Amino acid sequence: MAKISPEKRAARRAQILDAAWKCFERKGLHPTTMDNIIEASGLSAGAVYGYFKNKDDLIISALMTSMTGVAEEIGPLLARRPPSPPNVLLRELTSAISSFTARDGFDLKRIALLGWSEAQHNAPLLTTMRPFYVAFRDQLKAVAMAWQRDGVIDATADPDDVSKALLATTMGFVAQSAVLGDVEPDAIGRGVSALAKAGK
Amino acid sequence: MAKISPEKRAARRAQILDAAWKCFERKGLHPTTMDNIIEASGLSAGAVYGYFKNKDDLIISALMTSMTGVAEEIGPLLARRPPSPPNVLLRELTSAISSFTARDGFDLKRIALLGWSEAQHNAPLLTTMRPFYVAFRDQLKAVAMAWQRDGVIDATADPDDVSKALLATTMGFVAQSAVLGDVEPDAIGRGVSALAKAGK
Amino acid sequence: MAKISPEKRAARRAQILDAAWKCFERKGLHPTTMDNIIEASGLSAGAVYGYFKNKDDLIISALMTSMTGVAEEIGPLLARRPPSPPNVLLRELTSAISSFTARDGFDLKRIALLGWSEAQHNAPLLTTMRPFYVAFRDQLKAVAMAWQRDGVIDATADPDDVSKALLATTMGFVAQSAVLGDVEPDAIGRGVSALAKAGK
Amino acid sequence: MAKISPEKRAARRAQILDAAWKCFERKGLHPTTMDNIIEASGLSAGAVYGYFKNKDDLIISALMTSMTGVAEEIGPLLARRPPSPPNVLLRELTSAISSFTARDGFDLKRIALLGWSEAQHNAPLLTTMRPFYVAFRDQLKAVAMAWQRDGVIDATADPDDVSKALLATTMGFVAQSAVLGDVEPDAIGRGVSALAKAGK
DNA sequence: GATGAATGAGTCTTCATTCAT
DNA sequence: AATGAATGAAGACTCATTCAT
Repeated sequence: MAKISPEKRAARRAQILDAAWKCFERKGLHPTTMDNIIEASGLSAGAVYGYFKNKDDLIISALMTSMTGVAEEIGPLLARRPPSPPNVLLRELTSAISSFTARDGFDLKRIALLGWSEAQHNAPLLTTMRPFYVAFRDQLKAVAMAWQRDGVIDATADPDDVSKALLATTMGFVAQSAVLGDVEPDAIGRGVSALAKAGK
Repeated sequence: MAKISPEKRAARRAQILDAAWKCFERKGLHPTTMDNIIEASGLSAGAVYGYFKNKDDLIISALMTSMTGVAEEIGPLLARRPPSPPNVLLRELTSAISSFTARDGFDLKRIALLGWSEAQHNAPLLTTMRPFYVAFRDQLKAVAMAWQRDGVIDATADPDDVSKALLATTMGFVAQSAVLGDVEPDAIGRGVSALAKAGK
Repeated sequence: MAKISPEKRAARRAQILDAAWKCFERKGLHPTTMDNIIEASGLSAGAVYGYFKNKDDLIISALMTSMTGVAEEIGPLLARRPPSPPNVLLRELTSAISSFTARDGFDLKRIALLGWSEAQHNAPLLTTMRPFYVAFRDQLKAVAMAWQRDGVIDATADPDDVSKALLATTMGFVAQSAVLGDVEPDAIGRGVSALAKAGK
Repeated sequence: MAKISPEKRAARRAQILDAAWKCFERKGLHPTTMDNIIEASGLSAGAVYGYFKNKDDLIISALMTSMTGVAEEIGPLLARRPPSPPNVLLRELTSAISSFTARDGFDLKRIALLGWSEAQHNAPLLTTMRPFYVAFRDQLKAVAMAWQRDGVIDATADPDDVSKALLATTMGFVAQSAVLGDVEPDAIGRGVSALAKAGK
């Protein structure tokens, strides 16, 4: 019955993705049923399957959408030159992640954990997800090199190591918040700061 | 078959838990079926259900067993006084986690991710898991205070913040390794070290 | 398959109920498996569960359907005024029950026993079933009062007692037939008649 | 390990039967599991199976034991000569059934219903149960003939019909009590009495 | 004789996906 | 394009019964 406009189609897709996200956050990836999503989306089963090949497609799409969202939030922070000093940058990153969460009523930190976990056994997801984190780490590496140029951190260190440490701290903030739920973004910055004054 | 000795009973339990662990690591928590575990354990369905009330019990038990394992590995490192300096301690922690993994043929890091993710929607698991991480962080806090006493780190900082930063870095090492798979334990220590020289 | 008309839906429900009834009558309530019913209905498992929440729902529905059937058969007999005299009414009631049975190829008497038995341990069923028998007895009481008005039976008796005796005889006809299988409806009426001439 | 004395053996059997009875009354025949009975009996699985071939054997034995119990209670009432008049006998019978119930803490009426229902699909049980009811009815027939000899009831009636009516009323008392739970034994006698004055 | 751990076929139920309308 | 009823292959779990100790 007639073609649908591309805008309408995109809107429908977003609507379904939104429903999926809500369900996943509430119940987890596998415990969520297609029916849960179908009902939450307000569409019919057939309609949902018209926009997504299958549940796995929906999982990957939902996860990647949220990752793209954070990436957009975080990108500018990492692109700034000169970059904020380490403890400030860390605070900015963790704050951005936290606020992204709050804004849409989803807890991105929980979603992220679902994604990491799922990727362990879902090859297509891992393949899609990896470049995102690689890019994130590459940007952190560029920041590290900028810091070294500016004399902010040890110029003899391997910037790869620095990027790994920073990524670890950021991902760990997410994980720790999700599991313990009491980690204010600032605490991480301050803690690293304290460590940074070591030996003085 | 008459009464079984407590040792035999414990051995059987371990045998099932081992099978479950293997399956979970390979396929994930929910995609693993009870039949998978039953077959892997070499026992019958009834036997497995004689040792574990249901799948959820098995999930929680398997997860907690592995957590207890790491806790035993990590405890001594955190108890040492004076504690190793930050970058060394971080290297020791990440190395311990990595070697624990290698030793038993399971990848603890992947298991940990499954656990964190599952805990988001499994209240009993979260309840059981939390104290473990709280205790871990408490030990890190004690270490931070020892460092402050010894003048190793900024004495004016809040040791809570330091413990959160350290836990984040450690958990993040696990997550990053599981997702990107190329993080040598030493890199984290070195990276933090580089940061630590900031502002000198 | 698009929306189904209410009539079609009702027909499907009846089709399943019919299959269930057949199975229950043949094998009993609990020994009948959902698979038995599913196969007998000619539908798929999912379809059956689309019409009935679970086995218990099916049991209660099947039982109540058959009770409603008898109630419709019996109602007019009890509503007639003046009512047939006791022995005639008893014959009419037992005959109606027997013929209802024969007509549809189910033995209602056996089904009734299954229901009474099940209701002993199935609270929802008992709750649903009771009003039916209460109504039946209330109608019998009204009949008793009509008899008393007409001088057909002892005007000083408690019509409640009469209704209980009549219900007992009717239910007992069902039970005795099911267990011994040789009770013609007329026998009960004649037997009560003989008793009624007592002391003459 | 040594033989057990016949008394002890009989005691054990009774102990198991008692446990089974308790379970059956509480949960129904099929919903009761062997484990329920095993636990209630305080013995081991193996022990129970040493006394009863299987669950069906246990069901039949438990049911027959209770029937034998009522038969002993009721026998003398039916053997008395001259027999009590109809309404009195009915009151005696229903009272005996009710008191038997109360005495042992089991509700015989519910148990009876379970038995009748089960017999519909359990041939061995039906075979065992039938003679009991046939004997009961035969005794009622003898009573009817005594009444006829004594001029208590219509001498031209078929005593078979009378016995069927009496058995129906008695069985119906049991069924009605179990389903509606508010039938005092006396009510039945009084109700039949009222009917008996019809046409005078 | 007694024990109770183990067996494994069988039960109820769910749910991703399809396709006739 | 959209609908939602139907499918049917799993999945988790139970339970009557056995038999090694």
